[in-house]
Amino acid sequence: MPATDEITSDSKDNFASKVMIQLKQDILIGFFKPGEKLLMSRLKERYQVGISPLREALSQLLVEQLVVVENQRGFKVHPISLQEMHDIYQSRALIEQLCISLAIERGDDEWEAGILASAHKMQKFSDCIESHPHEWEKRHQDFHTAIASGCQSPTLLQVRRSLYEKASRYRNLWLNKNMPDPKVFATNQRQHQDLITALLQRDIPLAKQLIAEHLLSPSLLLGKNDSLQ
Amino acid sequence: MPATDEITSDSKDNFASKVMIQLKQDILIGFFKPGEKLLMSRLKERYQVGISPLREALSQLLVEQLVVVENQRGFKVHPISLQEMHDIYQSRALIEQLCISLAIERGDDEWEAGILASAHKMQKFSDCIESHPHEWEKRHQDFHTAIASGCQSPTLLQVRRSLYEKASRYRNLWLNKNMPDPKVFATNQRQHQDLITALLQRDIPLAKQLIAEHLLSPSLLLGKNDSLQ
DNA sequence: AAAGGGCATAATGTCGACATTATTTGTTTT
DNA sequence: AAAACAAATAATGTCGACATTATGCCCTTT
Repeated sequence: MPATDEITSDSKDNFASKVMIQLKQDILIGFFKPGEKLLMSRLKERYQVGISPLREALSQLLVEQLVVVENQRGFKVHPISLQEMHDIYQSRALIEQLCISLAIERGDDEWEAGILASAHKMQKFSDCIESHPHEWEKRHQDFHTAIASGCQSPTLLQVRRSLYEKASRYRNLWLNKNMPDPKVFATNQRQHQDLITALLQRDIPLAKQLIAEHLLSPSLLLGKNDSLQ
Repeated sequence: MPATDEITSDSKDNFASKVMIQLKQDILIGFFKPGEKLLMSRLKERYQVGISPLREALSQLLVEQLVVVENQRGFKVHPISLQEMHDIYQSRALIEQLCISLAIERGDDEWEAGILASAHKMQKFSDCIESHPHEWEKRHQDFHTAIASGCQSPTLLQVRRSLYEKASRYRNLWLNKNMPDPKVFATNQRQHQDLITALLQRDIPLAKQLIAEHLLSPSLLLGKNDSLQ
């Protein structure tokens, strides 16, 4: 019975799966720029695999709308637009409101405990944001995932994950210069604390309002926030 | 300048795209049963293509969770379960409520006109349900899509489409014997009319209640409908 | 000199073949 | 006779190569 390597859990998967994860990351962090043509020769060299796994990985990212395909002209990185960013952020806020509402209705003691545990791990890491931004990003994500997971709906959680990934692309490309700002960081910490309070009090309207403000604040570079009760 | 074949619009796409559509249909209608192993040799023979386009198509359906892949053991049709059916139907109802709420807030005259037009085309086809069930299904779908499209959110509409497809699988597999029932059909027609009235009156709470009842009625074979305000 | 057409280059899309891995069948041993 | 091991069969995953199609360059023509 093999004991180790349960962390990565992909040492036995096929090439397409591994390449898909790497390629997705490269697109999300902006190594491949929006609209950029994805040459097969370049991808082959970068990921050290043949054409077949590459095309399978690209086919998967096609469904996730991270790449686009033109008739007989190969693959390109999905272009970005202010319009799409607003739509994604708005939709993400609505889905997150949905998950949180359901979580408040369905969440049990374990759900509450998970929120407090992940919040603690996030807050203990507050001082290391600038030194390890990637790890802090993970703990922040884990905190919000702990909240949303209380909805107990795999379908909604998968939609939520997909929207998170697309939004993170815009965050990395356009608005990742506001994280080291201590002003907005203090605001974020306060938002987290208020959210936890609202959750434990099972105050659905307040929690919905708080999560919407929290998620949409980075995208308020340009206005246009309407209709989220 | 080529004039024709804009109807299918896929006569020039690559094989993987065409095979994906056909294979998706075959899974949704139940030609390939849930959990069934998808032999490459059989797929090659059925769709008359090589392995490469097949694997690309399967990779796409993997993301849409219509097939699953086991380590080095090939592809299988995604299994079904009562639990997943409830989750999909519940999530679909919530997403549809979201789209309709936004549509009522954002919809203009053209939105209203589109609803009435598609409703008319659906009702004129009421007598032909048993003779052309497929065409009636399309008009029914067009009617609801006309309503939801008023939300003007490509992201939400895509989520909605994905959930519709998954739900249609369960409808085809488990509960497609209640359509010719005249009793439930009359109820459906009444539900449509009430929904249109609520939409034109911009009554969001009523519209949300009506659409939830309409979408969840087929899945009420077993209870468990909670929390849709 | 600019525009259009034709040729050369390059990239994509697809297939067949090979190596690896799982499954089944048959044999042997207890 | 049942279980376990081994060989044979079959299916998957990957790569290289070929045909098709797009792109860029150069030459010709007005």
